[in-house]
Amino acid sequence: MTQLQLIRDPDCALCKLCATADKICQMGFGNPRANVMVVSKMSNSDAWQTELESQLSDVGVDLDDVYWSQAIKCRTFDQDASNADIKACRTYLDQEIEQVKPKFILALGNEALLATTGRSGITKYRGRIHDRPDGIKVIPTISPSAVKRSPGQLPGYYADLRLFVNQVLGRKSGIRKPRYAIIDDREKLDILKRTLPRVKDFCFDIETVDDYYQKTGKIVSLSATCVLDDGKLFVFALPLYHPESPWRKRWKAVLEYLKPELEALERVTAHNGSYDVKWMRWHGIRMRFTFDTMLALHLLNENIQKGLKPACQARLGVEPWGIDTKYLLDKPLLAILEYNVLDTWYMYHLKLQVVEELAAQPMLVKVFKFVMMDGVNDLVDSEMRGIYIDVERLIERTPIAQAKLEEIEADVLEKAGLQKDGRLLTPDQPDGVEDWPVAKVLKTRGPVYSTPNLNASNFAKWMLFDHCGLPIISRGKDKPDGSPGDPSMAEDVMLELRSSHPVVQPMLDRVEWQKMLSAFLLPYAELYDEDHRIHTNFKMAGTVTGRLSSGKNDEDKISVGKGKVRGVNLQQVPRNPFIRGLFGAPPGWSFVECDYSQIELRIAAFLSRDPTMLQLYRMGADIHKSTAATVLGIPESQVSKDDRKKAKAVNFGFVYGMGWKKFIETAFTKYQAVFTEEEAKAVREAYFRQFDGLLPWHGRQRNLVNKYGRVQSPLGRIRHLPDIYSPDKEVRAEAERQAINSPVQSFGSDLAVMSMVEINKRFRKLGLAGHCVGLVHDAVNYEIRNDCLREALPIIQDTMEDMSRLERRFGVHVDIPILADIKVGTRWGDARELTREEVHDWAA
DNA sequence: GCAGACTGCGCG
DNA sequence: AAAGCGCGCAGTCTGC
Repeated sequence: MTQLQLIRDPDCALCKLCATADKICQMGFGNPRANVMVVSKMSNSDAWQTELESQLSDVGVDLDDVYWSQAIKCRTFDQDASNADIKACRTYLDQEIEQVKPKFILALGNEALLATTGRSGITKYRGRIHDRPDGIKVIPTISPSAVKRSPGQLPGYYADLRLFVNQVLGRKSGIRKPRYAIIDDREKLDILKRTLPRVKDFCFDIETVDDYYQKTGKIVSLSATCVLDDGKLFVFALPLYHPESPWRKRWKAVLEYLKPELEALERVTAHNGSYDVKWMRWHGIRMRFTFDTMLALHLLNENIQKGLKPACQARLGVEPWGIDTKYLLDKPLLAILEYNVLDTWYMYHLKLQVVEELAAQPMLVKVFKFVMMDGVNDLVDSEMRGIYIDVERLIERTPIAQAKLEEIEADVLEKAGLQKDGRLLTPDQPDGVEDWPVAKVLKTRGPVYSTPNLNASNFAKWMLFDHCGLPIISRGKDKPDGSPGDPSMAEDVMLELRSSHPVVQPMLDRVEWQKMLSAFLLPYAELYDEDHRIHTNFKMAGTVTGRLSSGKNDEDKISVGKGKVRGVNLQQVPRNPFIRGLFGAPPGWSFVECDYSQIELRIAAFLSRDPTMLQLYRMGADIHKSTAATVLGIPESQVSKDDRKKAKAVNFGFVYGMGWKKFIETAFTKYQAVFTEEEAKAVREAYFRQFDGLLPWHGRQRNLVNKYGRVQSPLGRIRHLPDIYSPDKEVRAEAERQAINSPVQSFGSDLAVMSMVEINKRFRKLGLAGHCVGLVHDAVNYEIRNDCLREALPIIQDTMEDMSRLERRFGVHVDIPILADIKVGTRWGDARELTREEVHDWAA
C-alpha cells in the first residue's frame, strides 16, 4: 500500500483538472496483489462504489481480489476531462498497474478504455477482449453512469460483466459448440443436395474475399445451421474458393449444382443478409431471404450495436469468437470453416431469442415483414441494378465545374490582394515578416499546397480574418487545451460578412462548386460501371427512425481512393439540374420520380388531429401558402412563390418544436429571410394560434416519452429515448423533440418502403419492364421502359396514394388524403411533373 | 500514415 | 424561457 501511495504526486499539475479538484491525484485502493483491477473514470462516490460492488458481486467477482482504480486521479465535477488530460494522467495509472500486476482489467467507460488501452470509442470496443502488450487482458464496457442514464443498456452491460467474470474464472460460454459436417467430397455434396429440400430454416453465412462485383471476388466458404423438417439441427460447412478446398477450382459449379435447392428454400435467415444475398445473386443463385437477425435486432432496439458478435455476446453470453478476415486465403481452411459455422450457429440461437421478443409485439412483426424483409429484398435488386448515369454529360460537365472553380478562386485571390500563383501574398515578402506564408505553412504538417487552399483551411482563415481583416463573428468549439476555437467560415457567417469585403462573395460561390466537384462529379467518374450505372448501398438499419440510409459499405469507407469501390449516397444528390440531371434512364427508358406531397406535414396533421390542418388538407388547400399568409399577415392571393418557400421553413421547423431564435437563424441561412426578434416571436405565436392543435399534441408526446421512455409510430415502430432520464434538462428537452418528430418521420418512411414493395410486386405480376432505382425518404425513383409507361405510371401513383393496405394490415385508418406527385423524363433533373390526367392518359 | 474529432454541407 | 428532426461524406487538423 505504501508503495502504491508513493506514486501519488499531491502537487501534480500535468493537466488542468487540478485547478478545481477537491483532492489532487488520488490513488486507487483495494487488494494491492489483486488479479482483477477495475478502472472507473474518476473515484466513485460511496453510493456508486457500493452499487458497483454489488453488481460485480452479482456476476461472481470475488471482491477481495479487486484493486479499484481510476483513469483520472483528480476528482472534480466543475470541468470535463479531455483526452489530453486522461493521457497526461495515465502515468499514475500505468505505475499502479505495474505494481499491482493484475491479470484482468475491467475498464468502465470511454475514459477508462482510453487510459488502459490507448483506444477511444467505447461503443466499438465494449465487450471485446483487448490484450495489452504486458499480457494483461482488458475488457471494456460502458460506464455504470451511462447505464443509469439509459436503463435500456442494462442487459448489455451485465453481459459484458459476465464476459469479464468468465474470463477471470476461466469459464466457457453457455452455448456448446456444434458438431458439423464438412462438405469436402462428392458423396457429402450429394447428401447435402438431398438434405436441402428438408430444410425448414436455413441460417446461413458466407465468407468472401474482395467485392462481389469484382473479378477477384470469391466466396471462400458457405455454412449453415439448418432446422430440418423433423425439428433436428443439421450444421454444415462447405469450403469453396480456398487453396486447401477440394472445390477450389469448381466452386462456382458446386454452387450451380445446389442452385435449385437453394432457390427453393422456404425460410432463409442471415445476419445483414443483404450482403450475403447480393453475393449469391451475383453468382446466379436467385435467393430471397426471409429473416434478418440484424434487422430484427434493430427493430427491437434501434440504439444498440447490431453486429452479430456483440449481439451474441450480449444476449447469449458467448465468448468472443472469430478470426481476422483480412487475408482470408492465407488462413487455414479449418479455422475459416469453424468461424463460418459458429456465425451461423450463434445466429440461429440469436434468432430463437429475437423471434420470441418480436412475437410479443404483433405490430412489430408486421413492420418487420412488410417493411423490412420485403423492402430489403427489393432493395438488393435496386442496388445491384444501379442507377443509370449519363456519362457523356458527366464528362462534359466536370471540366465546366473545374474551370468555374478556377475562375472563382482567381477572383478570390485578386479581391484579397494576393498573388495567384502561391502562398506569397505581397510582392517581395521579406523573411521574418509575421504573415501567413512559408514559415507558417512549414510549421503545419499538413500538405503544402502549390496553390492556396481556399477550403476552410488555416490559409483561408488567415486570408479572411488576418489579411483582409474581417471580423470574427463566430468560432468553432474550444480546442482540447481550452483555447478558443478557430474562426468559423460557415455559410451564415459569410453571408453576414458579404458587405464587409469583396472577397466574401466569391468565397461563397466557390463552396458550391467545390462541393459539386469533390462530393459528386469526381466520385461519380470513379464509380460508374461498364453499363454506365452507379451503385449505392442502402441500409435498412441505418437510422433510428426507420428511414433508409444510403452510401458506401462500412468496410469500403476506409479503402476509398484505393481503387474502384462502389457506393455513393443517392439520397443527397443536389437538386441542382447540373448534377441531378446526370442521372436518368438508358435509351428507350424513362426516369420516373414519384414523391409524396408534404408527407410529414400531412402525417403531423393526422397525428396531432389539429382541426385547421385536417380541414385544409381535406379541402385540398395549399398549406404552405396558408402558412405564408398567416405568418406574413397578407391574403393568400398575394402570397408569392418565394413567400411559400419561406413558409416551408416555418412549417417544418415549428411543427417539430423550433424556437424563435433558431427560426431566425434558419430563415436567414436557408431562405435569406431576415426576421427581427419580435417578428420571429410574433410569427411563431401566430402559427400556433392558427394551428392550435399542435402544442397540445407536443404536450401529449412529451408526456408519453416522460412516462414510458419511448414513443411509437402509428405502425408500432418504437423509438427508445433513454435520454429522457438524463439529469441534464437540455438533453431531456432534445429527447422530447425527438419524441415529437420520430413517429412522423417513421410513418412516412415506412409508407414509402411499403409502396415500393407493392409497386414492384404489381410490376412483376404484370410483367412490366420497370425497376426501382432508388428511394429518397419520401420519394421512389423508377426506370420504366417507354412502352410500359402507360400502364406503369398510374400503378405507381395509385399505389403510393392508396392507404387501404394500411387499414387491412395494420388497422390504421388515414383520414386525410395522401397525395403523390409524379415526374417523367429521360433525366432525373429534367423530369417534368405530370397532371393527374396525364398520368392516367400517358398515350396522349 | 492512420484514426478520430470537428466543421460544413448535400439531401429528406 | 428555450428548444426542429433524420442522415453521409469531404476536408482539415491533431495526436500518435
